[in-house]
Amino acid sequence: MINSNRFEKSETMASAPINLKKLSEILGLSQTTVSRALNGFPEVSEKTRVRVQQAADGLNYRPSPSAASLATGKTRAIGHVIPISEHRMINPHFSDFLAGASEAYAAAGYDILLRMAPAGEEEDIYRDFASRRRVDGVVVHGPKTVEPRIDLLKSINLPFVVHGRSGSDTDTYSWLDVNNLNAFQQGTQLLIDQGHTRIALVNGLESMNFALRRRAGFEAALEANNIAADSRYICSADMTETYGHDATVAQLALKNPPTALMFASILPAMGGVRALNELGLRAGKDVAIITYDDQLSFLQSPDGENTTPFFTSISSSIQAAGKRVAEMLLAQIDDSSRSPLNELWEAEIVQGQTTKQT
Amino acid sequence: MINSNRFEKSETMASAPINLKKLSEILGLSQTTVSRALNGFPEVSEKTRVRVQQAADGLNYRPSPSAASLATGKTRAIGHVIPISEHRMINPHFSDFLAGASEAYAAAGYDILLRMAPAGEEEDIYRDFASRRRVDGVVVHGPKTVEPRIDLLKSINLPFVVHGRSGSDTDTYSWLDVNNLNAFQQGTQLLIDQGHTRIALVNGLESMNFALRRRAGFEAALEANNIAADSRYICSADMTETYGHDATVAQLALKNPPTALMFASILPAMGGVRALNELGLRAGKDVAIITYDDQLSFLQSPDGENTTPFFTSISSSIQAAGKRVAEMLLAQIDDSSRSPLNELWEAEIVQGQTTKQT
DNA sequence: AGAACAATCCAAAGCGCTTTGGAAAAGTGC
DNA sequence: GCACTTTTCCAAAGCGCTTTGGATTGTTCT
Repeated sequence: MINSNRFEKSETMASAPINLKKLSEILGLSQTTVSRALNGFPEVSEKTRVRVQQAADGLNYRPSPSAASLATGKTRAIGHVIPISEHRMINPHFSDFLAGASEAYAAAGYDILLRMAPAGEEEDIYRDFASRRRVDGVVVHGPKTVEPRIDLLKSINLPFVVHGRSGSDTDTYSWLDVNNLNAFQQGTQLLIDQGHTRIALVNGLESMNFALRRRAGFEAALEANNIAADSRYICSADMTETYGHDATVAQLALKNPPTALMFASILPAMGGVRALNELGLRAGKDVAIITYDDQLSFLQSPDGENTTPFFTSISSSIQAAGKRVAEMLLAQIDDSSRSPLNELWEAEIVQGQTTKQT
Repeated sequence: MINSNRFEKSETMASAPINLKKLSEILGLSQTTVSRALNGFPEVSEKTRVRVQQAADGLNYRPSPSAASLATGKTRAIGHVIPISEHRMINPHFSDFLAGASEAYAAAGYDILLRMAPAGEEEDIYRDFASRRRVDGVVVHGPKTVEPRIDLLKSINLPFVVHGRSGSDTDTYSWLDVNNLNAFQQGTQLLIDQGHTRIALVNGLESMNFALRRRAGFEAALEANNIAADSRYICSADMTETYGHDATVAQLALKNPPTALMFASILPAMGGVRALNELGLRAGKDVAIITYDDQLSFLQSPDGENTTPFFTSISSSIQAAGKRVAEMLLAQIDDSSRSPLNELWEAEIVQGQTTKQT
């Protein structure tokens, strides 16, 4: 039978844009039935479902997202708006977060709609997303200590999940956060246990909620050990390598310089090590270092090795967080009546070479 | 008149999803006229154009992208598919590239549609983009030495611009590239001029086109100075910090270790410096270092300072490249008949502290 | 066998925009 | 004042999908 393979994919033929109508005509079925078959509705018999599916595959039929979106009101896209800090700095953590998230999205057939905007312009973008129905939901990055975005999103009824959290009514919306307070308390305690009393905190921007929580953990540990907090030992800024370097130089130039440094991210920590080396000091011997580690992929060992890592760190995978946040958001979009999901992850302390070996 | 401000934006009222039909009824005009007025067509008088625009603004009317897309076939979205390397490594350069690109997109009212995929799966995604008309164009990241994506995109007729280039028929498609060959030739020459003859190249993955060009420039400089190339001095891998560290350790363990190192990216260069410090060597004194620098925002000095930078580098802004690539792509989408655009940017040599001061 | 019911399938009405092919109104020249 | 061009506006037909409200056929029960 000469037509037996007429449905087979043809690489050579410029794939004529086949649509539902044509497909249903070819099959001798109505558009309704074909649509339902393809979307797995129960009111179509298994026999025809298979037949339809095969024809669709063979003819390389791909439903138009615009048309589907117009008909359903769903876009199958998630908005991520990435803040650009004042110094045109774009936080490298996002790429890893997005890599994790995109895994979950891909599995569910969703796309990422990305916008980058100076911090503060995010609200307009959310409004735009909502009123034009451009996305089905958004994830909120880098919540500030006061965070108008959360109330806004609630009021415009756009599903969202916060990476981090902010405000007091944290049970009224979905979020996933690392237990930053606990992480930095434990990290600080570890340094104290090793005999340090003058400990510096090279923190992130303290307009960020996570930075404030880290500082609180840091100070809680000091207080628990009756060490007076000294504000000269605390600094905060965008987490660049250069900042870590300069902060370290400044710290070690103090009269009573700290003997241990805690970094909010591995990038400034690397800058710190560079500064130490310039000063002829060795990390882990002359000065102890602990850093928070988001397990950025481009700073990892290429093969998950046995060698002890360089930095002693408080560690949690930002890729894993991205994946989970995405899953939470999709779940919420699927069932908008579900109650908010909250997850607080504990970071893990990893022994490295920048603190005393135990 | 009590209704004088009935068009004013009302923050409190849950913005009823107003559409073209309602808007035109309110105005007493046809949908045609309103649509044309809003889109700046000439066949509507200035007077009514203004009237329509004001009403639209006041009522906060936002046209539905799905509907517009269905009607026009244009999506006002650009696809970026970011490759994830074998080791789940996601290249941090992309976030800066995208930041630059998003500037151009925002100005033109375009969005970024982001997908992340294991290298090699990109083609399926492009095919999907094309057949479902999900985006109006794509930018091709990280072209390989043999790059099937370019031919594919040509054949499925999806507008694209390559960041980098590949193949021999480079005038048949649009691309923007840095003159990698020239950059590395000059960088190598600078080291040679400073008396180095044993120079190592810590290159990126040589399946990447740019890495091959850099190696060619490196070897050309050696040859021009009658220095025999020594393959032991060349290594290549994903450009992580750890790789730079380990490669440096390995290089300096050779019988005749190199006296100068060239790095393909600032991340491995940082790893290299860390390794030197461990070995008790000082970058710029005991061992010279030159690195290619994409001017990643999170590695820059927070304020464009006067201080001499740490690394001597061959430098070109990847953010600027992102912006320009986006502009080129938009221009091509606007006028699909225009001939391909090619831009070859020269990198700039920046004196830092890791080579002899001149 | 006829009624009652479930299993399949379909025609047609949207979703909210753009755009074609005119029609009505307004301006022009004689 | 009339024919003619130009300006300004409109009705209606899509774009390609989903979904409502039946219609048709096949099964089962009495």
